[in-house]
Amino acid sequence: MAQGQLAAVPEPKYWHLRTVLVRTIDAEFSTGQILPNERELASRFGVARATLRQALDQLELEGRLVRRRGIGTLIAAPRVGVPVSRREEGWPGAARSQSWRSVDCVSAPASAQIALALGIAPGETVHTVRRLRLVQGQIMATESLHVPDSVLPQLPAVPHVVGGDGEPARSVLRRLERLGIDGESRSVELGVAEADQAVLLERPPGTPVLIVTTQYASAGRLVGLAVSTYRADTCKLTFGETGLVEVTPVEAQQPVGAAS
Amino acid sequence: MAQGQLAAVPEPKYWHLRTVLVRTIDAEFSTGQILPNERELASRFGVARATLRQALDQLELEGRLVRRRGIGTLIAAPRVGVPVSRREEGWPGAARSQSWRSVDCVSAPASAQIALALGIAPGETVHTVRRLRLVQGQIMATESLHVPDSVLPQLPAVPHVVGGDGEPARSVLRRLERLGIDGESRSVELGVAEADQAVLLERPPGTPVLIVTTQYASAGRLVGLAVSTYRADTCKLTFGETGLVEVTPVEAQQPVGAAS
DNA sequence: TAGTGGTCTAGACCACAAA
DNA sequence: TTGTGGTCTAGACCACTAT
Repeated sequence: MAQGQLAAVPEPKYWHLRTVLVRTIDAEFSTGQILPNERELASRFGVARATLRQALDQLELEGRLVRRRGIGTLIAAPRVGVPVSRREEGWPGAARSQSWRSVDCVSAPASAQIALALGIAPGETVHTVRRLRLVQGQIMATESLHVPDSVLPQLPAVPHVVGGDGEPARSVLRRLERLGIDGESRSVELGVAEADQAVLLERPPGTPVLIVTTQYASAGRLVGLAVSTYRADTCKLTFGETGLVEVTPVEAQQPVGAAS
Repeated sequence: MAQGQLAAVPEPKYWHLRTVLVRTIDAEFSTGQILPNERELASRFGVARATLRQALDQLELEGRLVRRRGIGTLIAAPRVGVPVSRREEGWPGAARSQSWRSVDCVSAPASAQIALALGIAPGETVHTVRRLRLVQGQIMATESLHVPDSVLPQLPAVPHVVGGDGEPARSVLRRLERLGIDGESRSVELGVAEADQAVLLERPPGTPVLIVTTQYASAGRLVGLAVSTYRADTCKLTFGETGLVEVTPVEAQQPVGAAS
């Protein structure tokens, strides 16, 4: 690993540093390897530690690095492609949904925002199922599924436990599925994990996440709202609308750059 | 705007600061308003400017703030919902594609990555159309569409100008459309704008973007690869698979939080 | 105990926009 | 010219992990 001399360019040092590091990483490091520590790197490039960290921050945001306190800075594995679609991921009642882990299930009056997004009156009872999505054994996302009580007419008196083992949650999911979902509308945006999500994701607060908001419809009316937060560092959301040619082992480094 | 006393909590100062600022912003500020300057805010909260900036960084990543050098820090407008789907956005030949602006169109040997993703041999000629996506007059995304030469058999000798006025680009798009696209496969991930994209987006390098990679298929084979980078600060990508109930004027603040 | 990344400080200077 | 955010520094201390 060479030591750069950081040319006197008009671009910020940290950005130039990032570029140098990208090249170095691609050329001399591979997944799982540990970079020299920050103080070492900083002195090697002749910059303050804070400046070096600014460059590392960028690379971490891009999912190229993982930093572990007490350990070091490692080269991250390529992002995992996570299918986002009711069919592919084995939603509610589906069989292979072993990649979901129920967290809890509560019934409460809808908050203003939830009510708005569900098209119901604020304060109306809403059942909320929280669960985690696992991919390759790793926690990749949290999800809160909100279903108005009015949609599940005869929800049996299932104990709406907090921290339950998942049985009540599955009950809600199963009933929702039975309605026959015939429409989904999604949105994806960038966000940061608040305290709740951060704990579930086992990440520090402020971790960047991809927020996926899904509206489920049945017979032309909204029956559910799911808000999922995916770890932005390790996830690549995939929306396979059709069984398309699978030629994409592009697990190289860059997400297939711009025009060459 | 109150001045916080920053309780001695076990959480980082900058994170607590962020929380305080979120509350303050929601309560006392509205879109377009300017926050007190950083030095002022820092002293008001009794922290170093760097710490305050760390909190502002978070809020900017969330799309709640916009910082303009020489001006100040403003409350950002709610994110714009941007439909991502061939039909809805009026792709290639469509009429209402006035929201696209051609940048240039070049033909060159495919890079290794592009070739891989397109399932062709590296070095094979690929036509690349670059264009910008405008929403409400604002540049929201850049797109590079790569089409193998072998897919467009008799591409007339259109001048593949760099910085052209868009005519050659439209030609490629039209021909591609004529093939009959019958499949799309997408992925979304977080990235940062490199130099090229940054210039086109009129943003500084390192700007967070949502990278949308789309594979287009026709008659079972890949005919195109589009790599779009959307401004993560101002965009909310929407994937409306069906004409679903449009009840979402949830342009409040939070992207519809977790369980209440 | 030693080594790592995470947080925080106080200050300096620069680039940019407006008056 | 003034005020703003953007960059950079040198140093301190903390929290965590391994040994």
